[in-house]
Amino acid sequence: MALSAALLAVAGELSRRIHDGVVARGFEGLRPAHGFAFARMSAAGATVTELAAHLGVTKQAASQLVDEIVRKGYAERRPHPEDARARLIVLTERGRACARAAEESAADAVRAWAGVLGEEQVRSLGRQLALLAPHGPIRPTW
Amino acid sequence: MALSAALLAVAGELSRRIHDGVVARGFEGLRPAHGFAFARMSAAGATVTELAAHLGVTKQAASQLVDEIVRKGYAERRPHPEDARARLIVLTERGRACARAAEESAADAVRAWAGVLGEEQVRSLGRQLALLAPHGPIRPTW
DNA sequence: ACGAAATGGTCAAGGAGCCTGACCATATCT
DNA sequence: AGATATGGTCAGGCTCCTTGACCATTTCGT
Repeated sequence: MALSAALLAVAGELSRRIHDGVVARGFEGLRPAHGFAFARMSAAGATVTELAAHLGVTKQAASQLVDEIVRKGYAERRPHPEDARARLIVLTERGRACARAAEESAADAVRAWAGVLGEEQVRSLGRQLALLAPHGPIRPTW
Repeated sequence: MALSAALLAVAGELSRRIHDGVVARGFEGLRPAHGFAFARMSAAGATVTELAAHLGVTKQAASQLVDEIVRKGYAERRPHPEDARARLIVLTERGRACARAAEESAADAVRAWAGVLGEEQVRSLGRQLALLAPHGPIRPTW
C-alpha cells in the first residue's frame, strides 16, 4: 500500500532532519529516542518507570538512557517529592536548550513541507494525523 | 511542534501493526527492516549493495540481513545474470507470501483510519504524503 | 499495627544488530 | 595487460536492549 510506505518514508526523513538540526545547533551524542524522553520530561520531570512506559522499553533500558543524558549534562536526578523510592528526572538548562533546538528543527522541516503543499494542506495534514495518533507508548525502533 | 510528534507516533503505531499482522499470519522472526528489504526485492530481486543503499546501512549489515532471511527460507541467492561478482537475491514463494501478508496488514491499518477520518480524508492524506516522501534511502532506525 | 506483596530503581551478564577494517573475485578503465 | 573500482564476505568490536537478581520503600490484607 503506497500510503503506508509514504508515511514511513516521511517519518524516517523527519526524524533524520530533526536529528541533523539538533547536531547543527551544537548538541551531540544524542539519538532520537532521547528526544522522546526529553519531551516527556519537559513538563514537570518524569520517573524512570514513566520514561520506560513512554518509550516502550524496560526500566533497565530507560535507566541506562537516563545515565547517559545525566552524564552528558542534559538532565539530573532529584529525590521524588512524594515517594522516597522514586527519583524525579529533570532537564537541566542545557537540556531545555536542546529541547528547544529540536523544536526549531522540527518547525524547519514542517516549513519545508509548506513550500510543497501550501499552508492550508499542512494544517489539514496536522489535523488528520492528530486524529490518528495513538496515546500509548512511542516505539522509536522498528 | 504537534504535527511532528503526531506523525512519528502514527508511523510507530503503523509499523507495530504491520509487524503484529505479519506475525499473526504465521511469519515469525522478522523485523520491520526486513519488510523494506522485501519490498525492494519483490520486483525483480536486488543485489546486496542495492539493499544496503535502500536501507541506509553498510553492505556488511545488508549481507547479514540477507543471510538471515535466506536461512529462514524467505529468499535465496542466485548468480547475477549480468555480473559474475554480484548475486541476485530473490524472494522464495514463502517470501512472496510474507510480503502479501505485510500488504494485507498495512491495508487493515489504513482501513481502520478510514473509520476515523473517512475515505476521502484518507485519500487526501495519501496524496499529501506522496508529495512529501523522499526518494532516498529509507532509514528504519531512529 | 505488622507482615506480605507490590512498586521504583539499580547492577550484572548476555544477545542482537550495526560498524570499521581487511580481504578476495570480477569488471572496467587506460 | 596492469591498475583501479566495484560486489561481496569474514572477523572483531561497540552500542543498546533484554532477562534475572537484588535492595529500598510503599501499599495491601488481616
